[in-house]
Parts: sequence; structure tokens; C-alpha cells
Amino acid sequence: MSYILRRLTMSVEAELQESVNYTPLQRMRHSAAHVMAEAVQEIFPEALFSIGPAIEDGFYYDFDLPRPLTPEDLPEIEQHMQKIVAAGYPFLHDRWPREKALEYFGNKGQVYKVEIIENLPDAEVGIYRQNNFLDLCRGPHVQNTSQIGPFKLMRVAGAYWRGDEHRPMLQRIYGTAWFSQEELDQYLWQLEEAQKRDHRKLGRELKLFTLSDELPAGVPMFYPRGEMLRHLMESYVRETQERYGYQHVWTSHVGKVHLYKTSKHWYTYRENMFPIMKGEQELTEDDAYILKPMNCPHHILLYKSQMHSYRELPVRYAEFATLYRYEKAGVLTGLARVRSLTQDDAHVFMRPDQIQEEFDRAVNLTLEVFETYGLTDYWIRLSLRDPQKKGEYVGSDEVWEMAEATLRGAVEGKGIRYEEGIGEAAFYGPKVDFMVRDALGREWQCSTIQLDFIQPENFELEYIGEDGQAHRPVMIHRAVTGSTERFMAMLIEHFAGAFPVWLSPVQAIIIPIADRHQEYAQSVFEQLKAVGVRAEIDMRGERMNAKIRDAQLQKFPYMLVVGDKEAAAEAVSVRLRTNIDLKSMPLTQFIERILQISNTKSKEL
RNA sequence: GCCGAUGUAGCUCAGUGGUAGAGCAGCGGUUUUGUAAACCGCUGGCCGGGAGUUCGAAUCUCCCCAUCGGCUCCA
Repeated sequence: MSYILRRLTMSVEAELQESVNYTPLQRMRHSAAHVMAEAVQEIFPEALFSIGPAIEDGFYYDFDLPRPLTPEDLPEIEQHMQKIVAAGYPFLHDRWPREKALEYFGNKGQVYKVEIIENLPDAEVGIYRQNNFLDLCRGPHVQNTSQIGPFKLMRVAGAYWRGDEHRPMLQRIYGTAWFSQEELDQYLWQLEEAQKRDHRKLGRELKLFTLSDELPAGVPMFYPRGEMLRHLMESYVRETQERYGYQHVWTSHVGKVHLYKTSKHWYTYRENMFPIMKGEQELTEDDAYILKPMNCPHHILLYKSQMHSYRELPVRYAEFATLYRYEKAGVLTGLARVRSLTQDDAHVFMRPDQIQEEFDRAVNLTLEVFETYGLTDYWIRLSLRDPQKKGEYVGSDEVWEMAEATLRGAVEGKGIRYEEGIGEAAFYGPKVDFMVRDALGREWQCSTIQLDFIQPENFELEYIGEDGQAHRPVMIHRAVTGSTERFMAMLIEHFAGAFPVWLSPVQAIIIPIADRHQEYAQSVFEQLKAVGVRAEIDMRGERMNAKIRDAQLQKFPYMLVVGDKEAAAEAVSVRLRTNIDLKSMPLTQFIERILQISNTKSKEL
């Protein structure tokens, strides 16, 4: 809306019509942020204020304070807020000329407010005041502070001014606010539920993986059950990739600096690479060793080491390779963000006329894998170039337009919700990312499919065309689950550790009722093992009830209780982790059931 | 990397200047059990690492390591 039009509107409904399209809930939360700011001002009169928007589940405000906040400060701030809310101070709106606002905030040393105003184009700026707190703000707000619903301050955190790590670090307080106590309680309950599913907690409880102070940060270790899970995940993707025409290759874990100079990563990606190793031989920089941070240059070397005819394209190289990336220490999180990650990566070398088919193939493969894992809630981010800034991208207009149209067409053809991100494309080509929502509604970026026009140039890749001349191929980079570690983190939380039978590291736990049943339990174990069922026996001297409880907590799909009756009848008493007791059934019948469910990757038990 | 918090037994945690604790787990014994925790006993700790202050440090100070919450949401 233009400034003039806005002023006209505002003269009628000043408070409601001002700029931001806040929902009533967001408006209330934004007002809560102002009340929090006043509370902070009461405690720290010298506080400097920056911004305090409503966000997804609440609000925050960023302050510059004379001392660091700790969690112990929050109750006091909350108490001040309660008083302000209870007093029902009206939110008063005003509009000041820029100059007046600059003078006012300048005199108070409010440097962040001054900077904000200096960047505003308008001749007038919005001012809101409640009680003793006056803030530069475009609103809107609730009418008075008593309309602010139940709230809770959640945490303190550091946040760079304007999100820029070269600018001052401010102190952010996050809060949440709702219209009713029930909604606040529900939200807090959901947070607790999410914590129960935290893959770091479940990873330890289910004996999947661990971290050690003796290893660098971001380098997880996997116990037998976790490794089995990795193996099952990767085997499944591998089998699927083979079915889709990808060939697996192996390119080890080490490269040379020169290779990454050719790919240009050395110049753009170096801060994410582990330091080079020159060794005792004092290698030159070009010959120095690096830990492989990505596969593309290596797959390109494989491609380049042989001649290729147009007839054999596309060449599809896939690899499960462990990559090493020096992520910033502060961003590491369990398995979700690590420094040693295993990508299910692939690179397709193809003729330009094959882009559509190959892109489609990659999308289909991804969708099949999502379907198998039961991930039904996802959307696609289609990253395109900014047509205003064509100079920032490599490749001709013609190829870009064709490529973008191809990607958009393929995505639309699948009927999947997608959003276009203008200007979000990589400089070397457009891409699509799959954003998956897990059972708790959190989004994870997993799969990615990227077109690349630049690496074939960097490496002067060729294929011999029908005309006998050398031509330049196009590349696709794609990953299906992204990294095994990250995807595992998502699966753990999605399933809350209760994996489908085909993915369960332990599919069945055999529970002998008394010691005299151990021999029969062993026999059941051998028979299950012979048909490929992953089973274990609980031989501890515990009562059956304790063994069942522990099996439930371990989320094993099937508990096979064996006592006198079962031993006599070559049977097992089957209990599901869903608390359902199927009673005794012949062992052969159980084997038939579990194999059928496992082999079809069914989500049933 | 930056800001803040945290680090005590395998796990969850108590202990804030004066002899390291609990529950669970583990081990031993008793019990031999029919669908979510039997009973009794025992073991287990460079209190994350290093340096300092102190008669004395898990506790106070500094450095390092690791873990957690953030650092995209724009007056």
C-alpha cells in the first residue's frame, strides 16, 4: 500500500489499519512483547530497545542491557508484566514526524531505534505508548494491556542485531502468550511431548547412538542397534536407487586441494572444510589432503576418466559416503546437525534434452521413499533465480528458462504443494528442496534436487554427440533422505522410537517365563534367526512382568512370551507394543505374519 | 564462531568452602513367576579436563573441552 493511501485509510481506522497484517492472536502477542519491554525498562532503566515481533508460538523482544540476563531474571520480569497487564493501561497510538522521533530516541541514546528510523522512507513514523513505555512501532496493538492473555516467558538467548554476526549481540527474551489458559497449557504440554520424542533422549534410551567427550563435537558413534537402523535405512535407499537406474560408486574419504580449486569450492566453501593436511612430506597446497566434504568433484573425476557417448547418457552415480564438514560449533545438535554425515548422494550426467526425464525420475524416487516411511506431510520449495539479477548466475537465459520451466512443470504434475523462492536458486542452477513435517509438525529439510550448469564447465566435461563433436553435459545433484544421521533423527522423533517392523533393529523379543523355558526360547530364537527375523532373548532372572515392561520401553514391536503351554505346542504368545495381547499362536503362524509385514514394509504390527 | 545455561556413578538427579549421596541400572542371593517394575544384600565416582585462590575446593577464580537453548521471524 502506498504511503498516501495508507494515511487516508489511517485517518479513519488508525489503529487497525496500520501496515502489518497481524492476526488477532499475533497482535495480542506483539502487545505482550511491548509489556515485556516495559517490564525490562522498569528493571533496567538504561536498557536499549530494538525489535519485538510476534512469532510462531509467541513473541520476543531484543534488548541491549547493562548485564547478561539469566533464567533467574525471568520470574521477576513476569511479575512486572503481570502488574502492567492487571492495570489495563491503554495502548495509545500517535504519529510523529521522522525528525521528532529521531530527536526523541536520539536524546535517549536509543541507537537501535534511531537506526530503524533512519532506514524508514516515510515522513512520519508510528509511536505506541502504554503506561510509561513509549516505543517506535507500526502496530497494531490490542486496546489495553488487560487484553493480553495468559503468557509465560520461556528463555533468554543471544541474538545478533539484524541477524548479522558482525553486529552487536543483543539479549533476546522469548515468551509465549495465548487467549486462554487452556491454550497455554496445551502448548506447554505439546512442548513436553516433543521433549519425550527428542532423538537425543531416545537415542540413548533405545541404545542407538552416543556422543563422547573423547571425540570431537558432531561425531556420533552408533551402537549395534543404531548401526542396524542405519544399515536398514541405507539398504532400502540403495535398493530403490538401483531400481531407478542409479549405479553405486565408491570414492573414499580424502581428496586433494587442487580438485576443490577446480570445482571452486575451495574459494566459497573453505570455512566448512576441515583443515588441510600437508603431512611430513610438506606437500604443496594443491597436493595437500583434505577430508571429503562433498561427493560431486569425485563423481566428476570418475565421469571424466572415461569417454562418454551420447548413447550412454545419462550416467547416474550414487554413493553412500561419509562426508566431513566443519560446521560451526554452536549449530551442532545430536544427529540433526553433525560434522561427519553420510549422504545418500547421487550425480547425474546428462544431455540437456534429458533434464525433464531425469528430474522427474529423481522426484519419483523421493516420493516413493517418503511413502514407504509414512511421511505424508511435506511440501516443496522451488528455488528460482532472481530475473532482476541475471548477472549473479551462470548459464544462458535459454537454459535457465528451460530448466526452471521443467522443474516447475514436474512439481506441478505431482500435485504437491510448493512455494517458489525467487532469488533462492544456487548460482549454478535452480533446485527443489523437500520440506518434511514430522508427527509433531516440525519441519525438516531432507531431499534436494539441484540442476547444475557450472561444474560441467569448471571441469570441462564432455560427451561425444551424434554429430561426432564434443558437447557439454548438464548435471543433477540429488539426495533422497539427505544424510542418514539427520534422517534418522527425524525418523526417531517421527515414530517416537516405535519404528515400523521392517526398520526395527530388534523386531521380536523372546520372554521365557521361568528358567526352565530358556531352552525352548533358544529354539524359537534359532528358528526366527534362520528366516531373517531380528530377535533377542531376555534371559535375565527377572519376572515376566519386568521383562514385558522393559520390552515396552524399548518399543520392540513383538514380545514373544514362552512358557509351558508354548513349549508344549511349538507356539509363542504374541504381545504387541500397542498393548494388544494376541495370545498363543503356532510359531509358524507368527513367522508368516512377521515376514509378511516386514517384507512389505507395512506400518502394521 | 557469538550470547547464555549446564557438566557429580551406566541413566535421572541431590549436595554451594570442612570425611561424596539417592533412585533406577549392574552384580550376588532368595523367588520360578502368564502379559508394564518380586524381595534382600553388594559393588560402583581423577565431582568434564587443566591451572589458581585457600589450612582445606564438587562448591570460589581463570583457561580449555563437551552438552543444551538461541543467533531466519523486523519499527
